[in-house]
Amino acid sequence: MKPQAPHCQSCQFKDSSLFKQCHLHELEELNESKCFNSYKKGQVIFHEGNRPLGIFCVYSGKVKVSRMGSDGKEQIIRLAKKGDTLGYRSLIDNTKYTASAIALDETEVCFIPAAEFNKLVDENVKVSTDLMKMLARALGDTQDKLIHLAMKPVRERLAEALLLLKSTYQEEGKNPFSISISREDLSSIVGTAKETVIRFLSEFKEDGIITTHGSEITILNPEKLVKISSMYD
Amino acid sequence: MKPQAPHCQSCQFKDSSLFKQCHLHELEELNESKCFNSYKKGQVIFHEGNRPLGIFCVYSGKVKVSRMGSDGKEQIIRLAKKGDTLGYRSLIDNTKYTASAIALDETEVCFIPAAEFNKLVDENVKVSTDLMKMLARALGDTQDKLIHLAMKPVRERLAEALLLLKSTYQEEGKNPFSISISREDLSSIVGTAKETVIRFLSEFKEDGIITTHGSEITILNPEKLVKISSMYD
DNA sequence: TTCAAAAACTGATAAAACTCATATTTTCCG
DNA sequence: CGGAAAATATGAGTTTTATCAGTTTTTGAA
Repeated sequence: MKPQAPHCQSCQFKDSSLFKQCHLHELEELNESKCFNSYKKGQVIFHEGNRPLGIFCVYSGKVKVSRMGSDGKEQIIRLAKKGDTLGYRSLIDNTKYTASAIALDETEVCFIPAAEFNKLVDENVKVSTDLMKMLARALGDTQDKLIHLAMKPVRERLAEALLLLKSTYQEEGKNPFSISISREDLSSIVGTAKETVIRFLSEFKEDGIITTHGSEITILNPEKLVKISSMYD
Repeated sequence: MKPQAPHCQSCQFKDSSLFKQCHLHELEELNESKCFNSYKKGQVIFHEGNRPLGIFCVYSGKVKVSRMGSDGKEQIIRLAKKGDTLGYRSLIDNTKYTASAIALDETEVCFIPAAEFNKLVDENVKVSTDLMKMLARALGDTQDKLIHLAMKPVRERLAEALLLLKSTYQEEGKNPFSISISREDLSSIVGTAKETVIRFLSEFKEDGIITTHGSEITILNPEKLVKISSMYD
C-alpha cells in the first residue's frame, strides 16, 4: 500500500510551497478540495492543448514540462521537483496548456481545482504576491534559457544542463550527484540531437568530469562543468 | 519645443495600459510621481546589471530589450511599443536588470518610481491582477520564443520575426507595412548572424515577399511569411 | 538466466549556419 | 553636393551540428 498524501497542514512543503503564507483555515480548505494522485514514469500529468482545470503541486518525484514539435522532436522547458507548483501559467493566462507535464520517475502530485486556487489568490494577498514573484522568477529563468540557447554552443549548454539537474535534484548530503536520465531527455533539455549529447558526454568522461553506468550519470567534477558552461560569460 | 506628456488622466493609454483599472485619484497620484523623458535612437533607457528604481511606460517610439554576450553578440528578448510597460520583471523579482532597454527610434517614456508602483499594486487588486496576467503572458511568449529557437531553422524564424515586427509596429491603415531596421538588430531578434539574415532576406526579395530600400523593409506578402514561419507546425 | 527490445554509443556524411574577405550601396555630415 | 563612414550585400571556405546507418551495451520480462 502506497503512503497517501498527508493533510496539507502537516505537509512537508507547507512552509516552502506557494501556500506557505496560508492561514490554518485556508490550509484546511485546501486540504478538503485537493486531490492526490500517483503517476508512473512516462505518464502524463497534463497535456499540451488541454484546458487547465487547476494547478498541481509535486509531492514527490521528478517532472519534465515540455513541448512536442510536429517532427516529433521534444523541447523541455522546465524540470520540476517535489515542492514545485505546475500548470499555474496557463490558468492565470486563461489559455490552453502550451506544454505537457510528464513524470520522469514515480511521482506523486496534488491537484488543486481552479476555483479553490483562484479563491485563495483572491483572498490572501500574500499568496498572490508570492505567485507574482514565482511568475517573475520563472520569466527570468526562461529568458536565461533563451539567451543561452541563442549564444552558447552545445558543449556549454550540456555542461549547464548537467549542473541544472544537479542543483534541482541533488538530495542533501548525497555526494557525488547521480541521476538516471535518458540521452533523449538530456538532448531535449539542451536543445540538440541525442547523438550530439552522447558525443560530448563521452568527452566529459574522458576528461574525468563524469562517469556513466547505462543511463545513470554521475557528476565527479561540477567545478569543471561550471567552467565549461560559462566559458564565454 | 517637444510636446510634453499629457496628464495621466488624459493619457492616450489610460484605458489600455497596466493602469487602465486605476481610480481617478490613483491616476492623479501617478501623474504627480511620474517623470517624463525622451530618448534618441540608440540611447539606453535602463542598463543590464543596474538596480531597478521603478518601471517605464512607453509613450511613443520603439524599444528593444536585449542582452549582450561577452563576445559582443546581442540577443533581443522583447520589442516594446507605445503603451507597453518595461522593467517590471526585475522590480518584482527584486533583482538587477538582466537586460538593457534601448530606443530604436526617437522614444518618449514615463518613469514611475518603485514606491509609487508598489503602492498601486498593493492597494489596487485589479492592477495586481492585471500585472499578474501580464507576467503570465510574457512568460508564455518567452517560452514560445525558446521553443522556436530550438526547433525552427533560421529561414522560418526570420519569417516569424518579420511578422512580429509587423504585428507589433504596424499602424492602423498603413499598408503595406514598412519598417526601418538594421540587419544587425534583425539578426539579434532571430538569433543568428547578420550575413545569414541578409541572405534569406535576398531570397524573400526574389520571391516577391518583401522589398528593401536601404535598411527599410516592406512586407508585400505577409501570408507567404505565415506559411514559411509555420512550415513545420 | 536468457533473450529480445530498447537504449547507448560510434562513425561517416550531409546540411546548416558562421566567419572572413571584399564589393557595393546607403547614409549623413561638413 | 561631395566624400568618408557605415551598412548592405555577396562569395568562399570552415565549423558546428544533424542525420543516417550500424554496433555494442543495457534493461527488463519471461
